[in-house]
Amino acid sequence: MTKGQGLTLRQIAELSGISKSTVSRVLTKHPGVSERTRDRVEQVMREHGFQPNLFARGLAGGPTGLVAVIATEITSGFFAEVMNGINEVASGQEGHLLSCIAHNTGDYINLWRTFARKGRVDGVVLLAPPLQILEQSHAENEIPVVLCACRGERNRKGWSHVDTVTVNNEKAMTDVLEHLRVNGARHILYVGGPRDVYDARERRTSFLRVAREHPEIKMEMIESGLTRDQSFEVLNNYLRKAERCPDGVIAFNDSTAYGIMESLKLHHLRVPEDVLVVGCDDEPASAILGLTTLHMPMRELGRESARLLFAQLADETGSHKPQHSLLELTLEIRSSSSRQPRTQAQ
Amino acid sequence: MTKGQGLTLRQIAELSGISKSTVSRVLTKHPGVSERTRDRVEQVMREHGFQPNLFARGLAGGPTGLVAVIATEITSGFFAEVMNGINEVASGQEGHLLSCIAHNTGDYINLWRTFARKGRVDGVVLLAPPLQILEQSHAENEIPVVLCACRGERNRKGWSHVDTVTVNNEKAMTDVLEHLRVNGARHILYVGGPRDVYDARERRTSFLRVAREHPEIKMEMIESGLTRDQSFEVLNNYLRKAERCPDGVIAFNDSTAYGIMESLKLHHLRVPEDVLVVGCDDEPASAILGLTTLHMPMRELGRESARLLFAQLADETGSHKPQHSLLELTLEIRSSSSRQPRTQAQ
DNA sequence: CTGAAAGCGCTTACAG
DNA sequence: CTGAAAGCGCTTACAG
Repeated sequence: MTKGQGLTLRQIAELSGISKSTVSRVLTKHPGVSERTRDRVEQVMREHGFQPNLFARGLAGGPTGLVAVIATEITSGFFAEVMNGINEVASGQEGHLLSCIAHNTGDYINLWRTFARKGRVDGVVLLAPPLQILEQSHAENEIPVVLCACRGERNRKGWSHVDTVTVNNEKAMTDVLEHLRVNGARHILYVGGPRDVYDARERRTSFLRVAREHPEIKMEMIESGLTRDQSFEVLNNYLRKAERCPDGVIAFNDSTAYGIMESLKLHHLRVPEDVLVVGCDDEPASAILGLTTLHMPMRELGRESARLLFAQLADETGSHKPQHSLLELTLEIRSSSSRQPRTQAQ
Repeated sequence: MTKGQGLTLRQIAELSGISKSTVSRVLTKHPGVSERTRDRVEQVMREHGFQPNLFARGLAGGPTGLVAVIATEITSGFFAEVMNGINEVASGQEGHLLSCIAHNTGDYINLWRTFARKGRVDGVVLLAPPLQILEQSHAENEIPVVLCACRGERNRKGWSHVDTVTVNNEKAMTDVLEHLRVNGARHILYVGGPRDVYDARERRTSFLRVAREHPEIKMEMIESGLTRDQSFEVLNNYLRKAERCPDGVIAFNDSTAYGIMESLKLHHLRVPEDVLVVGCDDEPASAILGLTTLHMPMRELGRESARLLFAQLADETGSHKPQHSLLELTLEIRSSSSRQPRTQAQ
């Protein structure tokens, strides 16, 4: 049996009586190798379970199959699902994820800088990066990148040239408001997310636009952090001071919707009788809780990001035209927003 | 400005008028370097934001800071939180996670074999591996490993020598049963998890042991998959055939508890009036749903695994004595298991 | 305390 | 189609 490291390409070469160069060629699926040679070498590799050394390969300039995913840990459900999606397509390409979880914005940017250079990973997906990254760093073109759940519009620091996968916040917000309006809401409160989050900024803009189109509805907006506790606090504050309660509340995500529902309960406001509530993400708990929400295609965000990344990797020409995938959010209507009279007292 | 790759150790050497060897020594924090030299080199490195090439370092035999985490994607909440925990301590050591998500048991074992060899990563944590791994592969000692949420008792194929981080299933199951007993349950059904999951096997054993100690209580056990849908089906089947309904149900995890609650509802059984329900994991949704459950210290499982791993890495002596950390599950009592009369009709 | 040299295991022009 | 050689950027004995 082999001791330690497992065998090397050199040993495979000796075993099959062929040069290292040629073995390397079959390994990298280089076309110019005779079928006989290829078969023999592959046979030997299989027999011995040869696995090329990742580091040697990376150092020599070959692909390593390593994809860095840089994330913030704010919403672990989102994070995990997107990772699963990326992994799904990466593992089909013999790739592995190098996951980096940033603890804050500065950290995020450092991680990006670390991996932005060649010779570290094959490519990187920036998962819901803080918007500051678009201002404070360049989209150095050394390595394939895709922005997931974020997009830089203006051509600033090269970011407009990178592939993006985003979600149609505009349409989503329009759908939600229409749904609430149809269900009788005339005073809608939007509890938005932090300003440095792309989706939050987009939805904020959409909300304001729709508000202008519907002067008959009172539209208000406040801001909250991303967690249940934060939205609970924010809404408590709001309700304490509010003269009139809203009859519809839109949360930035499901977690904050839960906090909002708690706060409403505390203030003796019933959902949906007094207030309609809508969240976003469609976390597993939401179906159980009957929360109307926008279904976020997390896994597909991951898959699509990986697809775009591998497309860049496969593109020999180097003439990369930026791709922008836009995925839809679909409204899942449940009991928290439907005013139909209940059949049982429950 | 530097083009492309960023600068190399060689350039740092030239810039500071010192040999590559010495620069490498300050990089690896080798003790035998004069303070003057060290300061100068560090200064230059900082000025230029030097980042050593991971691949070169790995190839040359130095540490890369890469920790492979091999997981199954069964429960993404668990997965994500443990990863966060591992990352927390790894990032403190300038480490990064290489996350591998296995799609099935064979896949899991392959991934393990891939990373078990030196020259790939500094260490690996096997996150809740299928038990088959203990039978079907060796704990090749080439590289530091820790088993998280799994443990091999008997000295089989070297697995009993590896560090483990597990949870006290024995005590947890005892606590739960005692809680149910005190609250009046006299017919308890345990809906256990799959046999190839370590925690499931442990809890099964504990349940059977406690059952023997309490002949006055009827104890039954059935098996289910890990998801809400699966437990829903399994319980529906059970209830369809059952002569008498249990007055207490223990689920393997919270997801399956949700499925169980749905099934009970379908059969017009009220929780907690007719049936007490207890889950395990304490997922975020459970607090909202009022599900009594065992709090699983996911993040701490990750942290502790990483701690043990880095302790092995730091251990120069090579005389590794296996460490076994046992974390406690704590019972969070909520409305799904308390028979106190409700104050309001709600 | 410091430097010159060998080597880690690959890939990739460059010749044949 | 195949091989000999150089080189990727580090680390680590081995001398001084």
